[in-house]
Amino acid sequence: MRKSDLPFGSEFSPSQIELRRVLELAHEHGGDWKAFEAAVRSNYFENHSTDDYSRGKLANNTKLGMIAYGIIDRDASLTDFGKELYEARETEEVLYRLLARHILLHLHGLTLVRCIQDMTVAGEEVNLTTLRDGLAVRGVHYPSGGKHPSMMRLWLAKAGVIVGSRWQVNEAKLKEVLGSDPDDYDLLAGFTTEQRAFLRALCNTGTTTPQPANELARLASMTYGVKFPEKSLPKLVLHALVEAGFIKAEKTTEGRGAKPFLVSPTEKLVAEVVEPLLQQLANQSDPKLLALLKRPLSGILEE
DNA sequence: GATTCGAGACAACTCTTGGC
DNA sequence: GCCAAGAGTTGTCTCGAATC
Repeated sequence: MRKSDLPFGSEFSPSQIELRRVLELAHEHGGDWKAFEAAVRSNYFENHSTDDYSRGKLANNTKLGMIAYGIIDRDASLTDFGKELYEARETEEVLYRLLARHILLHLHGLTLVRCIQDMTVAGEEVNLTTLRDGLAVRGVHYPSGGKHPSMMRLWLAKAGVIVGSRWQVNEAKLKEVLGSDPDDYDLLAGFTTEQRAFLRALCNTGTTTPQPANELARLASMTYGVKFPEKSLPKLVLHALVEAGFIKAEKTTEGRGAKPFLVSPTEKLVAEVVEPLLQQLANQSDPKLLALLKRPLSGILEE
């Protein structure tokens, strides 16, 4: 079963818990997840008209939601981001803005917002069912029947990014929360999965000298599981990236030639994609994958 | 006022992992 | 291999807003 790309948020919604309070509980019980769960249960679920197991499960789900949102670790200790939230807990406006920004930049929130806007412009109905398809097209998966976007929506609404009781985006608030124009972060959104994976692989090599396009495609396949066309890499991947100004692609033969293009990153790619990308990878990727990505290209290819 | 439908809340299930 | 606990997903019920 494919894991959800959106964070699990059951029992971690502003209508069920108070962010400030759970931050304080994590601060108090960090390192002892059982004590943290017990405290959450005591604060929010002890009087629920259900059995003992379910009360514990609800508290457990709150903890899982906070882990999924990057606020606490497995042992309920506040993460660096959680500590940042904790420090801001006295001012609700700042607290919710920080969380919204985190959701947008690190938890596919911006993809969700863009999806909502695109569907709205296209005159499509926006609900959990249609969103699931819309996000799937953008490479973001969540399970059928899942309420993951709803929980995100509730938190984004707290920061004013989503307004009203439905799926309506406040563009001005979105820019305010991000601190700049969201299009700056949306640079990769217009590319195909293959093009994005190719760019990421190029960024991950950490070198600016020209590299064979076929080897980069191979690296991208290994790290992101994307399949590239064997005979039309330039046409389907490279040309669009060259046109966007993100890469330089040099033909290595005269005429039709059979040798791969040599590809190097442009300054635009380094400035506008590499840094935000590395920031996202640092927050999202499996440590093993990060370790792999940090290794030299040659070493990975040799395996 | 009745009905419908979507979202949220709650509960339970399956799968994975680790200890013995 | 078995069992328990943890992690994550899925199913169902309730509530409220929208519509007729």
